[in-house]
Amino acid sequence: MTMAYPFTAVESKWQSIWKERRSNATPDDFSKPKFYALDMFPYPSGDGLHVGHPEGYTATDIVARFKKMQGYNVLHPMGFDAFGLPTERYSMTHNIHPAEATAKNVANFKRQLNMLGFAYDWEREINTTEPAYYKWTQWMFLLIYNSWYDDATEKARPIDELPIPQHLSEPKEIEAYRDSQRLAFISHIPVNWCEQLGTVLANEEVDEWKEKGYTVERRPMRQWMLRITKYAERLLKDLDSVQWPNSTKEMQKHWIGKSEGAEAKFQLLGSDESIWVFTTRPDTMFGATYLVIAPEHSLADRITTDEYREAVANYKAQAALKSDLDRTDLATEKTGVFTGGYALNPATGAKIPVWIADYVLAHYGFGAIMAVPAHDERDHEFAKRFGLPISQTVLPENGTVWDCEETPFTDDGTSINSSNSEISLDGLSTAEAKRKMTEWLENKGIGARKIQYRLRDWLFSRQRYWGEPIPIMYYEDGSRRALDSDELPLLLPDVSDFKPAGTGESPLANVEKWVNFIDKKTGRRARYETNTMPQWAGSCWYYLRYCDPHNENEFCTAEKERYWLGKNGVDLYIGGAEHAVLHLLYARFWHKVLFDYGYVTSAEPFARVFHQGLILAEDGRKMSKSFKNVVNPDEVTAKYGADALRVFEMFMGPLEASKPWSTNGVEGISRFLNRVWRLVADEGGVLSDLLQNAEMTSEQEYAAHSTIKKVAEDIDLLSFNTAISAMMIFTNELTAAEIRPRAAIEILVKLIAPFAPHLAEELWSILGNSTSVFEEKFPICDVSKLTRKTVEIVLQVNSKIRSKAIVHADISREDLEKTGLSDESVLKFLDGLTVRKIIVVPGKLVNYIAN
RNA sequence: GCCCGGAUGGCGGAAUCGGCAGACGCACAGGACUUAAAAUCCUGUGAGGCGUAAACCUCGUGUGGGUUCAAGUCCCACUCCGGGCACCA
Repeated sequence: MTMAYPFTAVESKWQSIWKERRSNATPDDFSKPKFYALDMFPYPSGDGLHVGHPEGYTATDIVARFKKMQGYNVLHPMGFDAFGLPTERYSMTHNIHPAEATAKNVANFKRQLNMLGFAYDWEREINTTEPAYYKWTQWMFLLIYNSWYDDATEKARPIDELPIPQHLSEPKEIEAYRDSQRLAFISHIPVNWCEQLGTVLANEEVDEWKEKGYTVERRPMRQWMLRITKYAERLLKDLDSVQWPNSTKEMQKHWIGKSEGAEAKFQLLGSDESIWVFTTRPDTMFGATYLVIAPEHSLADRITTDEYREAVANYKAQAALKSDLDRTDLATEKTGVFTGGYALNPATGAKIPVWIADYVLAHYGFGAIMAVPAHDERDHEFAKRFGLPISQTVLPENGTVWDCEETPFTDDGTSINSSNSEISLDGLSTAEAKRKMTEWLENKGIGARKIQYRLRDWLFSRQRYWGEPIPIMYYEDGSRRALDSDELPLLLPDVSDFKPAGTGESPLANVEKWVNFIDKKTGRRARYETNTMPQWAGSCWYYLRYCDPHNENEFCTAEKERYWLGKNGVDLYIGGAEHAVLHLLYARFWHKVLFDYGYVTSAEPFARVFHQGLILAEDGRKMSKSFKNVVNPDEVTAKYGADALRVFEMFMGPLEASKPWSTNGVEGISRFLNRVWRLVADEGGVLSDLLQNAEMTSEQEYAAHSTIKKVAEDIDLLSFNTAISAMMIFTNELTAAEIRPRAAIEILVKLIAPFAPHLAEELWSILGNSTSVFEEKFPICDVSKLTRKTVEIVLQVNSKIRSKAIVHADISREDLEKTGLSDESVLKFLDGLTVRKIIVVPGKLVNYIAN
């Protein structure tokens, strides 16, 4: 029997050696160039790792080990994002404390991660639920809370530096003004309330929980918000400076949703009130035949005449019952009611009706629009339904007739029917008309150019136990005090019941001993904020904590931050595409606040982001417990070894692609690793006789150095599948050789080390070395070995391949042209034809064009 | 509906700048070794044609057009699949 690679023994052997030697500990050695390779840290669920996890982790591990062999000081840490609903719910059903469940799950995750041989520096492990960690999450919340955004300097500044308007003199007024400017603030807004979960959900979380069968309704509640909208422009602009997947940048851009247009004031008839609208098409104002305001608009009731009061009240009540999802369902027909009120179109001077409809969203712009049914799909649909007038003010550019009664014309064109005694847009292009109309509005003081963003402020509070407490207290008079730094962390109380309070408050509201207390600093009776932070909070800054994980005085010392993050931030950040918008956007926002205060040196946290693709089940469907098609990495590792799992996951296809699992494929990789093993070792793990201190043949040198080039380039590109294929080709070549030169084998072992670290270490040891292969330099390609004396070229007649020839690499153009003319096959196809042209691509082909 | 990807043998995929399509792996078939099997090694493997064979020829990268001496690669139109957004004025 041929000796198979004894992976079980080898893998556990090297894992304990690495641990013993602290091989993966990262020194803060600032003399070396640094490389920061980061994984999106996992949520430690009770299910443990599935085969999707190791995909991204293996990729960063390969890059980290490769960079280390290239002489970089590599930071490659791991931690756990452990606060959140799943654990809290698990705790309730299993009657175990979330901290206990977390500890258990973390231990299992760590076992599995170590089983796979990832070179994590566990001395830097972090866990978002540990007080020593969340102390700084709270600290950052307070930094945000104690800040306002200075539009002049475009950065966050301490709230103490906020200029107070002269007319405010009462301390209470001043405090209220400050509160209105803070980057963390309290708002009473309609939120997504889930009764069964007893908490609000972020808009983006709603679908996830609805899919699981929970119901979610809209309910106005008191919530903490973060003013991320102040950073909209910077979050948009700085996307240009990072190396991220195009789709992710596009998604973030769309999420931020910048629109340029104008705001304009419409005077209400018989009132001194007016309605402001935002429009991206000020050029169509002459075609605005009615206004629509959202049901929640503050003027809704005042506009409404007695005759319509009942209908409006009914409509508003109906709209309030609908969820955001129902309201934004495109399939349903538009609804609305007339208020009885009228406004003046400032362009035409006409009296136009004001309607209420829920297709206008309260939270965007002013919650009101000027409706131009001739040039907007939605307004057209609404106008048709309710018989409102349609007035065309734009013609297609090519002058074709367009029936706006039938179909709205929404493209750019040429303005018509757009003039009054003061202004005429007629004949102007849409771009010119927009500019001129906006100018006119500005001059009349009834409008201005305006940039509007779709991005909304971040709903930051959750009514649950298992999250960071918000470090704010309230006194009996309703006033509030934020904790000082020396009072952090505000610890979660240790309780045994995590059920919601039943009042819409978090379980913390029921913890009498914790929630009510005497404030030591003031001696006053106080009550803590009972909301906790959302799961996103801890992940907003964890990449910073890895740089200085045990610092009790700062979240990260400046010196270490400067070294590890540098000018560009994390060098490589790999994780799932499901975090393309929220996590990456929220983390960027926090980073920018820290940047404004000089706590970090880079404007962006992650220089390069990459998303690994989904690993599907062997049947091509998503892996899911309900399909019973989930592949467990423990089983694969037991059967084929961790190295085989690692290499297979990298060999399956491009890292970013979704691809199905294949058990046969793992076997193939297992065979490949065995072939590599047998190149070096005979039965019993002794050095093979075929391995000798011989010179490499020039063919072997060529193979070795072209493989080095390919593997090194491909690791930088994260094209691991082709790097592995290159190593397979090199392995096959060496297997076929009578004599295997030691130098060639050593190159192969070093090349494969980042991919299959256990195998490489063992082979390196069998080769007679007592040190780790990871202390070796990664092989360097000697390009002189890549030049060949002869090359094979293709001979074509009329662009079809008719023959091939081997020629000297430095052959002259003239001689190349002649080459084919002595080739039998080429002559056969040229027979009876006259050569009109010869195309020569040096080193590649000669093409005879003849007729 | 809009935005972003993608489509290549029986399967996963390769082809980095427009220059030999199908590297590498899987699967399959034949052979060697073996009493036999497993393991391993060797050979073959896009489709079709002609042939005893070697060789040779034709077709072929989702569909239809185009540019070019030359197209998987560039351009135009379309089909299907995946991801995201979705009344954002």
